[in-house]
Amino acid sequence: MNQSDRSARVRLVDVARAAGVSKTTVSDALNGTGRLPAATREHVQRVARSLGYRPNATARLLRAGHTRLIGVAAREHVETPWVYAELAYFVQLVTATTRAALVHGYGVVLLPTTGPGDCWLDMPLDGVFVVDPVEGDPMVGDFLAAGVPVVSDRRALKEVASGTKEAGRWVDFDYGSAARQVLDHLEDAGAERVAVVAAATTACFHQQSVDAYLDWCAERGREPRIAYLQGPGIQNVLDAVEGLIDDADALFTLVEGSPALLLDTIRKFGRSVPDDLLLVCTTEDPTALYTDPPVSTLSYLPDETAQAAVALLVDSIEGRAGDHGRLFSADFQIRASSVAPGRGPARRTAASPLTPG
Amino acid sequence: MNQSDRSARVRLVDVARAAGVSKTTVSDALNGTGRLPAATREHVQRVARSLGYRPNATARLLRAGHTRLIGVAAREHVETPWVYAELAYFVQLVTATTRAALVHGYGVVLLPTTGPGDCWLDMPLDGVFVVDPVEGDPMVGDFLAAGVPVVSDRRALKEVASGTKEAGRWVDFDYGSAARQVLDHLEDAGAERVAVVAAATTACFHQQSVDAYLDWCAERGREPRIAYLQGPGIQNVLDAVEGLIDDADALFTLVEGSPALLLDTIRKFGRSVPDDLLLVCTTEDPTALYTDPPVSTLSYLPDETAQAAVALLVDSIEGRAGDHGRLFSADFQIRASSVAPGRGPARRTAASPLTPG
DNA sequence: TTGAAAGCGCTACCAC
DNA sequence: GTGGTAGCGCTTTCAA
Repeated sequence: MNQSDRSARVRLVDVARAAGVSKTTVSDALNGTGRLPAATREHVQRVARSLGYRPNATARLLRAGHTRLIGVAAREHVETPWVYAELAYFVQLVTATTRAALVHGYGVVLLPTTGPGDCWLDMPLDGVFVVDPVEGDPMVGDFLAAGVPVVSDRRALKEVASGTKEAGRWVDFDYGSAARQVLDHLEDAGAERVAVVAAATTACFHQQSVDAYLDWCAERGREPRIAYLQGPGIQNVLDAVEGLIDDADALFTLVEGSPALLLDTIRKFGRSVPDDLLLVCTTEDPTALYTDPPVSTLSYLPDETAQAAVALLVDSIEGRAGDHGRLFSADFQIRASSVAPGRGPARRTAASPLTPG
Repeated sequence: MNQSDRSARVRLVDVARAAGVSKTTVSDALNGTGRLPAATREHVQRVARSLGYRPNATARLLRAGHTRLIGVAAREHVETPWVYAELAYFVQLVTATTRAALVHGYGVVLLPTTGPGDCWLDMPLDGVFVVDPVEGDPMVGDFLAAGVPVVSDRRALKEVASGTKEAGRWVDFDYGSAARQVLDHLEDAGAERVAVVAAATTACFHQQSVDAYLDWCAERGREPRIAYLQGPGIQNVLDAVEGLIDDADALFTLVEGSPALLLDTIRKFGRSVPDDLLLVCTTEDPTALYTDPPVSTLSYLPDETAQAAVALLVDSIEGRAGDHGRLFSADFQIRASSVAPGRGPARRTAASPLTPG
């Protein structure tokens, strides 16, 4: 009853009939294949156009054996679907993934992070990029078991029973050393009470970063000062900052928040950056460059990551060998917000040690 | 040669053979259709699982005659693909579209805004939502001609030769009156030299907003003060503000920019909001609420728009009659940034006239 | 040069 | 209850 246009839709065979040729000839004429006289080809093309013929995409995909579609899912906040899209990191990652996929001739499907069981398997995907899987994330296993190539992080791949033929490839960061790099920098800049704002999630990034922080504190016999956000949203971030700020001389945020707004808030509490509070934000928000003072940032390179992920995925899909994975180093940009002015330049160079040159 | 896993992939017929039943029985057992004894059903399911069988999504889609996939394209910056994703408006729109689509059982494909000819027609889509089409946008016409249901804005639909059977449905705003509402408010608040920051694009929103501004100025015999951004990026916005600010007592931005950063920049130029410069931003950035002062915003309701668009699209796809379109009113939230403190409350009520209640 | 026919993998109709 | 078989719309091999 519905799908009323089904009958109205002109098919290959309709064109063939109208042009007085066979389906083969139409297909060849339209796809530039076969060896047809130019006259036939043009005639068929004219008829096809006049009928408004459009090949059915699904049918060609079935025939072709692939869909040229890859899925992308950001899993960090599985329980609150899609709020993560408000975070600049994921937005840039998805954006860059789309751009990279296009270059390789693939389209991108936004995967639901929730839904009935393994509904994601119903989508006609050639491969998937699972970003920030949570602990024991079922999505990675589901796709791998279904024989769909996956790119994700190493932990997620390791968790999956390695019996599957396709092991999955990975894109990863050493989150722990990135965090230590920031913490060391803050210590060098004179901070003694570094506070951290983290999210309550089992995504690799947060777990490893927090672990690194706790270890770092333990090594120094310092008491950790950490606030776990219970959900996304600006108010949560500002509240967390408020709770930590009185007893801290440096703030390292693992969650995204507008740098300009963060500075405003800190100012409102009577503190001043960098004079009596150093600030480093994990963020992709480009406004960090333009604030007063400019804010030091730790970036997890969404563009580079996405490009590598897509390249890896496409290799996997198209049966090329290629690398098993790519390990990246986070990009730490030191700006005025984390350099105490009275103390002169920090002992470490301002250039990121992990990304020399 | 590639697609090496093709042969490895277990198909329905493999399961049937292994279970010693027919394809039909397997299909019925796995899909819960038909009337099979529980024993058979379970046996088949067990065999299927042990073989790691996964139905081929493309094949079921071909059979079903639909793909449960809708495309979404944001066309405002066709020439610079995907930079628009950095804008909160599009991000929220795509996010909300994805969420709404999921509710209706559809997945979302991010459409390339560029690429060889009508490459978008190769994707197996049931329908598309074309956001902010540019003037004479080919994408809308392509899809309509191909018989793919489209939701876009009224202008885009009107531009297409109306000979097609499916006319397309629309979601729209009266951009002109929204702009006038803001301008009138600024005038009421005492502004005499309202400057506008716009983008150089032929998207309906910008064209109509700018036209409304020019008309509004002409009616008052005022000289328009307007800056057209030549591209996205923060620096462009800040430069535009710098160019306008000296000769303005109110600023109305049509392009997105971090409210907090905008305030900082204005402060840097020695101006103060709202004391000697009123500010209204067209933005979805929720930080506008938390700045000091909070910034007045004009919102084009991405969530509501997306929900309506998806509902309209799904109606169209599934052959239901439903509405032809939905006209929305922008949401103007007046906050401290556009209320001159010395002059007392503005003459107009602070509640948005367009969204009473 | 052209066309008939065999599928791609699945679901559903309809006999058995 | 179960299983042939037709067919979704296309491409491609192969025979004419």
